[in-house]
Amino acid sequence: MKESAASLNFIEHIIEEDLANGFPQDKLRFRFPPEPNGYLHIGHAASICLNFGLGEKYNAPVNLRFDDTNPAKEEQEYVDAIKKDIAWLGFKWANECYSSDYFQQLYDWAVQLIKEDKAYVDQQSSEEIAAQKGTPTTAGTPSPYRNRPIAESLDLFERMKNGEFSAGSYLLRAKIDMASPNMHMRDPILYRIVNAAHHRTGTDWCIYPMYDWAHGQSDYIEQVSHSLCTLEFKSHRELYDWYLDQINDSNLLRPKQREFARRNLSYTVMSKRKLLELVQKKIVAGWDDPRMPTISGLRRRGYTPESIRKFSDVSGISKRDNVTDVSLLEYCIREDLNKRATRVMAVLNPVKLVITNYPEGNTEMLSMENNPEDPNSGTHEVPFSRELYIEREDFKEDGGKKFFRLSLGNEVRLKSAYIIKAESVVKDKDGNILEILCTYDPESRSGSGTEASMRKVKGTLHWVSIDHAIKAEVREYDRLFLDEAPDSHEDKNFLDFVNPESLRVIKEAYLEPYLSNATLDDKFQFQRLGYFTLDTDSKEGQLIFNKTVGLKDTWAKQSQQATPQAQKAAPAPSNQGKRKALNEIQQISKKLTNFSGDKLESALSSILDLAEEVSYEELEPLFNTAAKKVGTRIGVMLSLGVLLKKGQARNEAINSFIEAGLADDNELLKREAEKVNSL
RNA sequence: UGGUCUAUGGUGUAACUGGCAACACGUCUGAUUUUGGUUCAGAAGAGUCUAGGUUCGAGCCCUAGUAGACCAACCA
Repeated sequence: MKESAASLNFIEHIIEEDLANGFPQDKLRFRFPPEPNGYLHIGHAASICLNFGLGEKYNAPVNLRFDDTNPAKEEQEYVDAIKKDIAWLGFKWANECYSSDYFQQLYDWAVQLIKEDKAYVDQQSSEEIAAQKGTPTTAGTPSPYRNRPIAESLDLFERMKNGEFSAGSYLLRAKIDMASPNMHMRDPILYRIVNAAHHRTGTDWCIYPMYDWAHGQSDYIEQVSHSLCTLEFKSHRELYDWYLDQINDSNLLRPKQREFARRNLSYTVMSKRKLLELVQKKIVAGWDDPRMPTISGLRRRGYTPESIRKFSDVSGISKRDNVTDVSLLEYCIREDLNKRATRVMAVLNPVKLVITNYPEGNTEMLSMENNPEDPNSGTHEVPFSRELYIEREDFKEDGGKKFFRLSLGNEVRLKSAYIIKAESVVKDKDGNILEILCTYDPESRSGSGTEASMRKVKGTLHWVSIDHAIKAEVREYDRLFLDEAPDSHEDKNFLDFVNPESLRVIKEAYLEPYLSNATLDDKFQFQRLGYFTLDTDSKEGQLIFNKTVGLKDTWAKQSQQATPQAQKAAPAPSNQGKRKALNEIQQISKKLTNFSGDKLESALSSILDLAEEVSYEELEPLFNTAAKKVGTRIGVMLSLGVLLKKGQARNEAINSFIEAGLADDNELLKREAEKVNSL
């Protein structure tokens, strides 16, 4: 359900407008039309949520239609995976349809087109046809077979269908306009001969319709009212409409195609071809590798359907190119898992801790809340004893004031257990810490209600009893690519940006015994570490956990900032490299007054660099920049300085521009004007 | 170099038929906290790509630029 106050996206505006113009709401019908040649990914989720969301919003049916017109690439495996993913996301389709269901109807319509002299059989090679097609800037030339007699085309087309010809020898083309500025209108192909078994129709057919011929007609057959697709199909719309014109019965509903931008996610790729390449080159373990942006990968990683729907909802729909920050996706899954994940303890990088005043051989069972966010979630028991593991990072001999964890002489609480104090450490001869010796306060047990148990201490650590711990493998994931948009570089292949450390396997992590009963459906929070879920590779007695996402970690951020190595992101060269220098200077300049420190310095120096490519003639008009546009004036001042240094002579215009700068209230502008004035 | 589309804080989207540029993420403070999580309170951050025009008034309309995307598969 959509919240009523929510603003509408442009597709919803179109539908509202259609409704306002008298389109009956009960005629609204949508469809999601995947090609079964790969797995669904988070980008498809946008389209799925759009179409099925519209269906829910307007109480309209939504078909799942497999666009299966290319037997060479399509497989039943993909059909099954796609259905599973959509169902998992929680959507119900009205009908399960296949373009292949309409092959006979499509064939009949094609025959009709030939009879009306709107289609003809061609018999040239693909090279010849491509050459005749022309280019976007030059018109094409007609095929020599364009005016083949109708009867001949009819005969040939039937023989194509009957399997008399080899693949590639003949095709059926629409007769439209070889000079159209729209390449898709230059006699597009309707049918080609393909000798491959189809996953549903087997070898019944040896001619197969092209996308354009199949898609719009399928929409029409199913009486889809709004056919939504991604932007790259925009230029197909003219052909979509032309085909519909040829067969349209005015008593029936005529579908309309509308296009929206596909959704991209930072630090990953979102094309089936590239995803397939990652699978085939074994860079990932499969389509459902938890690092993949596929629905199945995200599911295996521990994402919930709710989180993905939320992400789609909050990302919106529009017509501009976009790269959505993966942090938005992570926010959505954290928000969901925080409410539902069972809190447990696990130590991934252990160091031994001995409580010297705790009785040897003693074990007590402590109670731990399953989820503090949910009062009805209950508790479970966790064993405590004299020898424990804690995280190595949770101890420092001398932690300093801002270190809230365990250090020598300081107290800290063991979550749901006792308050302990570190007394000494045992090291090997290289200085590595072997064990931490502590004492505990027997009065301080969690929930005991004693005064000692209420004491405030600086930090709380998670832990696990060595004797009772179970071992498991834990897999931690990092982004698959090191670049924000790995496939946006003309000069580099996306594979160049693969992150070599995207998978980190911890062979032996220590978990509280409660986890031995974990199932694939369970969601856990390993306290203070993140959200984890069982991986499908797990076997009896060999648990494997995937880290879905870490907790927000402000401490990690702080300690990273403290270390000077901070590899400050150099201003991304991005895809604006070809922008004219002056234009870029204007872009940077306007933000100047908002910058300070490093950012300001780096902006100023990029302006100086860019100014090397600017001529005086280009720059002079900008002397008239409005007084309030201080940033731009600073940028112009800087550029002027560069020109003067290169020998540009001072003139009236220059002098008055500098004068104005000197007299300005803005410190930075004044300063730069002074510098330039003294050149 | 032809056609089509797009341009709003760092990111993603809003802003109804022209009327104070809003929301979320992210960032930064502070409070609470037996998770450096959550929650709560707050802050910073936008000359709405540029230059003109119409208008009492333009993110929105017009003109001209600029930048980016898409289009020349017997793929979808």
